[in-house]
Amino acid sequence: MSKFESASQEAQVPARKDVPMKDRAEATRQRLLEAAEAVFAEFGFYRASISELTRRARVAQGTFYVHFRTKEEIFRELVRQLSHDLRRELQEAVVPLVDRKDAERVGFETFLSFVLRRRNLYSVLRECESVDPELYQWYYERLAEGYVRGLRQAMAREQIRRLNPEAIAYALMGLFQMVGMRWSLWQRTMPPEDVLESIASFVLHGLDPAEERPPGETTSDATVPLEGEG
Amino acid sequence: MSKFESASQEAQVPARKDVPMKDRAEATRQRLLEAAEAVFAEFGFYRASISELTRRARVAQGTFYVHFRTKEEIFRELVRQLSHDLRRELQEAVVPLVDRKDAERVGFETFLSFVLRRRNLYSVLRECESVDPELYQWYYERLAEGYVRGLRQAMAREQIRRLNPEAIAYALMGLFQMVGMRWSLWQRTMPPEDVLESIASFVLHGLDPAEERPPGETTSDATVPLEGEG
Amino acid sequence: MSKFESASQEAQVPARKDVPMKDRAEATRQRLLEAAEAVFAEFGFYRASISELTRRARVAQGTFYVHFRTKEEIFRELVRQLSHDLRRELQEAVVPLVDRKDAERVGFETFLSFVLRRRNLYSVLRECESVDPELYQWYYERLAEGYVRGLRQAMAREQIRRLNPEAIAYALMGLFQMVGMRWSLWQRTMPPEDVLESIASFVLHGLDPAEERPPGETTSDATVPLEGEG
Amino acid sequence: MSKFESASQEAQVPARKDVPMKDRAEATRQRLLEAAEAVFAEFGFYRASISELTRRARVAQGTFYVHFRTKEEIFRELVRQLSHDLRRELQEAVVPLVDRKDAERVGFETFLSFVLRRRNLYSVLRECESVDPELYQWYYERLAEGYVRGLRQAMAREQIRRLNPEAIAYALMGLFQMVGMRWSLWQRTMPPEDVLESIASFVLHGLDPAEERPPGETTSDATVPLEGEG
DNA sequence: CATGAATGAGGCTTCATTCAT
DNA sequence: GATGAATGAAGCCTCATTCAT
Repeated sequence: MSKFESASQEAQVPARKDVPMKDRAEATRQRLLEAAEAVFAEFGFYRASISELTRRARVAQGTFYVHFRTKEEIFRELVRQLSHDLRRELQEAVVPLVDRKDAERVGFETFLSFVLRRRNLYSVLRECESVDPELYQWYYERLAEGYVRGLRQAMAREQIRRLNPEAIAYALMGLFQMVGMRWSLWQRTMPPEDVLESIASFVLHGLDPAEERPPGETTSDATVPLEGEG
Repeated sequence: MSKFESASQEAQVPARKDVPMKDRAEATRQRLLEAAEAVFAEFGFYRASISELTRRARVAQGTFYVHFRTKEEIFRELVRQLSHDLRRELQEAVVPLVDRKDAERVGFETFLSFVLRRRNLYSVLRECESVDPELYQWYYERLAEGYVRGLRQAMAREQIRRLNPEAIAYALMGLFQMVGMRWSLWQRTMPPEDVLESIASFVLHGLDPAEERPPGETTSDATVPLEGEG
Repeated sequence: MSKFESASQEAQVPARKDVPMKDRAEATRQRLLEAAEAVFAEFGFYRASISELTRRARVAQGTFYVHFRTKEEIFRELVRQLSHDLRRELQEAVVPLVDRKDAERVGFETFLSFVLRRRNLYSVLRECESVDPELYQWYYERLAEGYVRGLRQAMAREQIRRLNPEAIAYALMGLFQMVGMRWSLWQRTMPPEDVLESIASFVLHGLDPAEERPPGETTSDATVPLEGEG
Repeated sequence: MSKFESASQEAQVPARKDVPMKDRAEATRQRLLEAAEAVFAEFGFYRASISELTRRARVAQGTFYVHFRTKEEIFRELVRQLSHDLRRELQEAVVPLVDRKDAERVGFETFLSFVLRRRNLYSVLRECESVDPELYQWYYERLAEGYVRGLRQAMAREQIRRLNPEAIAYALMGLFQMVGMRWSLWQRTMPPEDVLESIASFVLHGLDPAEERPPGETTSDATVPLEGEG
């Protein structure tokens, strides 16, 4: 994990003096990252070739290796970028809110819209499990961390029920991710209003502290059909 | 889609002594499938090589092509097998149950235990999105279909609230899948009791028809923190 | 060292049954070895390319890797072959001889003729120091071993003076090797008769037990010019 | 050959403060040569890269081409340097001596100590055969020239026997070079005293004019074992 | 059916060298 | 003179697939 923590978005270029060449290099690097985003999304990591990538970035093949050591490295860079950007968008959207309903909707929709707007980048993440499982795990653990923090706070304030926060964090991440896949990725639209409503309602009721009742009654009369779930 | 429907139900468990002539062939085919499961899980589809696969199956490389046309084909076969086996296990476990709480727990736990017991096969599915997105989508659509059917029924019987069933189906699939990843795949254990409890509680309350209240009040006092979700 | 000892000249091919295919494989392998000998000699190890090598062997590039794992591996195989062949020729030529003068001349000339006849293979050895220094060392250590054995015997029989046998072994190997380079490799001929005579005379006197005299006199009147020697 | 003659004697040891303008350039050039010596010795010519070389010299890659036209060129420069330095050391050590025994020992040991002290530079020479065979041959021919001159003199003075001087020159160069490899290069020490003694004794007797006897008797009773020699 | 040698396209990467600053 | 980004040719090697036995 620690190996990813350190390496963030700063320019890798040494740049002894602030020569203009640094700018040129940085621009090339950016072009490569953008091309990679597109090419990985279109072909997948393994079927994507460096030569296709550099063709799109309009640089020579060798130039790639001036900026990245391997195909894996630029891939990881993209995943980190995604992780960073998504988290920032979510925080900026959610943190100012105090009303629970708003926060939820906004956070959820921010995520969905992110997936939609940045389809390509988000696709890269999805393949990460196969390309670099450790990084993939790191991504979710970091996300879960923040989530857990938020949930604990809300539990302390009795805004939501006391449940295992990690369990709930993963549950919600999974939930949102699958909905994002179904509509933002597959269908390339935001989910229809009633879908958003249903999800929000499901989540809010699932967490609502008012729902607390004697355990005996909790599950007495409903049956959740579970024919197939994973 | 049709391309998967057709081939999906061949005899996976051949009679060892039925047809003396076809016997050896079928055994070889099985050995290849088992080797493929292990090799794909260990290396991933792209890094796995036919030669490694046949080495494990203890057959010559050429033998592979007697039984499968391409590397993709055996991969698809495995995904279909998974789809089939998982669905069967779930049905056998859940269908007899009438109590809602039991059904839920059992279904959820059946899934988790499936992932745990058949780690390798399940890993294959996870890579399917990158190898054959169409098949991946088909897998989830089929799963969702059954799920939706069950949800509709439960709604009709007023065992759960009336929500968009497809939305809920995907939400729950995502939820379970992520929990399965977190504990069954990463940690290689069943989730601890309190995690199972929290998830079950969250889901049941999320669906409980008793929770219905005037929309105005629903979300008045709690804030779900959404710093990062997916 | 030990890593080379074990791997000798046997066919690497597994060959469960003695199918004719084994022969075909062995023939291909031989063609590759022969091509390698020529190509390495012509271009040197580093400038030689697998594609040139396979072109000469009239097989596809990929075929190379059916028989050898890397470029280094086929190179090592050639060095081992050289080591083996040369040692055999020397033994067959020298062992039957009892007369010292004959043995010397014959051994020396056998070596020179070997270099001449198998120029290509011998060139491969010369590059070995740069390609695989360990193997190169092994080659000389093995050669020296045999040499030392012979020298000890001769000393025991008082056919030659008692000197450090390892020192003399390396001295003689160096001597012969340099002469081989000068005439057999550079000039592509056997050295002229008087060169052979001079070397033989030098070596025989250098070793002759009759030369033993009081140390004081040994070096009293001659000066060996040493302006440059390595 | 002529292509090496011309460039061989530039000022290798520039005055650090003589010409203020050229100073920096010459210093950079030196740094490159020193780095090259280390890098070629460590990796060998082919595996050494200009980028590694400039990294060690702490200059930019492009700087290399300000001072040398190609990778081969700096390599050749090093060989010439070696040739020059070694010859100088030998002359300085040997020329003042008159006693034959002293001269021999001193020359031989000077060479061995040179190899030991300047391991890296000497390693460069050893690879020269593969990198630039013509230069390699030139190196030995020059060395042999001087050697032959010295031998002729000694023969004229009847300090040593009349033998083909070129043959003896190459014989002795080979002898010394192999001993240098065995001890100075491989073992990184000077050879033990008895090894030096044995070699010296062998060489002196080999050349000693006192040994002259009727040809019939010369080799009548000793057998030099020659099992393996190159 | 089974075998395993042969194929050849294609990928990643290295690296000497150039050139604008 | 020094810099370092850019170049593109070339190499090694992998691997899915074919085919003669």
